[in-house]
Amino acid sequence: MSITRTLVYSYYDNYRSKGINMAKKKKLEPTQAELEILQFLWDEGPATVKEVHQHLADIRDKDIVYTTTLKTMQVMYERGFLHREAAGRKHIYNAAIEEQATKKQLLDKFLHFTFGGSALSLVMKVLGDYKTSPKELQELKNYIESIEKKDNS
Amino acid sequence: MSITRTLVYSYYDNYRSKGINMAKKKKLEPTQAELEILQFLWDEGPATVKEVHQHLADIRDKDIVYTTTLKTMQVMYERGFLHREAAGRKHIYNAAIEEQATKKQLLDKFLHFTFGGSALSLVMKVLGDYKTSPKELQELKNYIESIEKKDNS
DNA sequence: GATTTAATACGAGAAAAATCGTAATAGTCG
DNA sequence: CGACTATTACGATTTTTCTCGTATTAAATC
Repeated sequence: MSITRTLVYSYYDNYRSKGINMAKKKKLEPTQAELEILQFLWDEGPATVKEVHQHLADIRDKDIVYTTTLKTMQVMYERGFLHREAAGRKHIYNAAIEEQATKKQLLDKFLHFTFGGSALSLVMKVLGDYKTSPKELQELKNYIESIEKKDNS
Repeated sequence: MSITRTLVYSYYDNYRSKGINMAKKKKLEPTQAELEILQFLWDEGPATVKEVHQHLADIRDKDIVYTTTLKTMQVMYERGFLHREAAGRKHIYNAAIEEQATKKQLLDKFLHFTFGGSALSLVMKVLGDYKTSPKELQELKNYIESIEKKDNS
C-alpha cells in the first residue's frame, strides 16, 4: 500500500477544475488510430498521407486500406488535430496539437481507468514489468535526484 | 532521445509471439467502463450490482442509470471477466481475471499507442508531470536499487 | 489536349462500446 | 395469498470509432 497509493488523482478533476461550462466541452482527445498517426508526425515531422500510410503498414499487424488512413487524417484535420498545406496535388500534414500536453491528457485518463489514479503505482508497475538496463536505471536515478534538488530550492 | 528511447516494445508482439493461431484470439481486453468496475472489485472484493453502481455514481461526473451498470456487468460475466454467485434474488459478483496481468496487458497497449512503446519515456513523463513527495522519491530510489541488486545476482 | 495516374473528397456502413427502457421474476410483507 | 418492491433479463438504440468503396479532381505524360 504505502507509497503506491499515496499519489492519487481524479481523472475528472481536469474537467471539473477548469470552470463552469465544462459540460459543453467537445471531445478533444485523439483516438487510438489517431494517436498512431500523431506519434509518427511528432517524431518525423510533416508528412503526406502516403508516407503516414506507409508507416502504418510497417507498424501494424493488420492491413489497412489507403483511403482509411486518408479519411482518418481528414477527420483529424477537421477536429483540429492536424494542420495541412497544399503542395501540388498533395497535402502535407503536420501535428497541430502539442505532444507533451496531449500525452499528459491521455496519461491522466489511463491513470484513472487503469491504476485508479495512482501515478506511483504505475511507475512501479512499469519498472517491475519491463526489463530495464543498468544504464537506464542509473539515468533514472539521476533524474530523480534532479527532481529532489529542484524541490529543495 | 537518450534513454527515453532505448526501451521500446511493440504492442503487437504480444499477439505475434504466442504461436500460430493468434488470429482467432477473442477480444480479451476490458473496455474502460468495464475497467472502472474491475478496479472496484479488485480493491473491495465481491459486491452486488447495487454496490458497484453506487460506487460509480460517486466516482463519475456524469450520471448513469442503474440498468446500464447491470447490463455492463452481465456482459462482463458473459465475457468471462466476472464470476457471480446467486444470493437470494441478488447476484454477488467478483473479478474473474487477475489484476496484475490485466494491467500489464493494458499497459502494453497504452505504451504502444501513446508512447510508441518506450517504457522509460513513460516513467520520466509521469515523474515529471506529477508532483511526487520526497518520501515517495526516496522509496522509488530504493526500489530501483533493489532491481539493480536482483539483476546482479 | 487527351489519357493516364496519383491524389483527395465524401458518403456510407461495419464494429465496438455505452446507454437505456420495458418486461419478467423472485423474494418480502401485509 | 396478493400486492409491492428489488433485482435481473434482455432487446434496442445511440454514440463513437474504424473502415472502405466510389467519385472527383489535379497533375503528369505522351
